[in-house]
Amino acid sequence: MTNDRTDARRHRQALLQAASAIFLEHGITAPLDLVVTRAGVGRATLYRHFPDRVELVLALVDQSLDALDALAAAIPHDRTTFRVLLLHLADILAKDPSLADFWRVIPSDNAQRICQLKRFRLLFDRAVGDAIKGGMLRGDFRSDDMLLVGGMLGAVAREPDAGKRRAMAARLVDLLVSGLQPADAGTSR
Amino acid sequence: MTNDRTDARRHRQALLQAASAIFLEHGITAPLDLVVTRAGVGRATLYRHFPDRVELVLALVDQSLDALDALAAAIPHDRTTFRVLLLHLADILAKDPSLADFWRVIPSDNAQRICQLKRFRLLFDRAVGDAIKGGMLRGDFRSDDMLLVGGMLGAVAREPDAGKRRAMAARLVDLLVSGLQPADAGTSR
DNA sequence: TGACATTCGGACAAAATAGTCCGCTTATGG
DNA sequence: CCATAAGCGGACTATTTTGTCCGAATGTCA
Repeated sequence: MTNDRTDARRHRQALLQAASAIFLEHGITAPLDLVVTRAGVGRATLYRHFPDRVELVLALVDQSLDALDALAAAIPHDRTTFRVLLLHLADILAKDPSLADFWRVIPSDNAQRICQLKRFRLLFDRAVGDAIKGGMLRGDFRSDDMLLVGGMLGAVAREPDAGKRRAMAARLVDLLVSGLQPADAGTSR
Repeated sequence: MTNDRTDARRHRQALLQAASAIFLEHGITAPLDLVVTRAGVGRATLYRHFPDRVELVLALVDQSLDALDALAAAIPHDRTTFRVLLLHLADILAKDPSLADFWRVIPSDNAQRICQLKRFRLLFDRAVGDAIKGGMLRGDFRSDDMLLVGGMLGAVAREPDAGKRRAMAARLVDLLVSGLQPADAGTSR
């Protein structure tokens, strides 16, 4: 009957949030006990919602992808979309490092992992094309590069302080978009 | 007397190399058993050379910094030094991901860690100054940014195949130096 | 070559982590 | 407000990982 009790959903959310914070601090292989403690629930509750670490991480990644999806749907769809998405990707990575490290925990032949990777690429594919056509992105940028860029932006995950992480994310995107070369040798900036 | 047996040194080197490979695949918190097995030595041998994981990682980082130092000393010292160093940093990170992840394992108040961070910044400080003066690097690049850039380049560490990793490293440096903006909006390239 | 110290490596003990079970609690629908 | 079923959490066991010890093996120096 009641297949979806409110407290269950609340606990599930608390676990995801706790996992995010713990993984941020201790890495994605941190003991799940820490997650349980932080979430303030019993051990069995974690294992009931997520049978193992893989499921937990997949759920976290899914959450991040959902956030990106929602954002992509909400913003206007033009040649600047790519940069906005990039900024928010950095932001999401700053909130939850799982997206940057999940490959360490999830077997590469895992069906859901493969699906999520496709989602990620698809999410940026259109924006990349538009940005190139609009002259906002170098023409030799390939779809695969997006994985590299995502990995690079994952570097923000190491900063535990949320505020500083925001600043780092912005700086990273700036360095990445504008490049390391001087402004006067390049475009407006 | 014989404070430095050849086999001891050989085993120490084998352990470092094995640790590098294992950490690359399983992350820097991988079970040390894997390292022992891969190195083909007994468990006690590992613990004799490196009392705990922290010591092992510190040794790996030291090795990487030594490599960078040696390189910086070997190449001519001009305005292009920075880019060359960057390429080799990516290369070194591709060989040994510990440099990018060590902060997860080593307490932030660890004396040697602090020393190594200073070494890293100092290593690039002069090259950064020269590159800016030489017009090869944006003027607002700060010493702190080097840590961000190092973190970004650490993204190459996820690729297990050495050949592909090389290619990734080159691509990353290219994306980073030239930026994501189109070439015709920027400098020569 | 032989004596000696140092290192080696498997076996052992201790701690941490993972995963399961079951009696109790609590939200939900009537 | 009650009956019921789903969810909860702490206790328990199994497995993994860590760290130590000591007899055996081996490199080094005389």
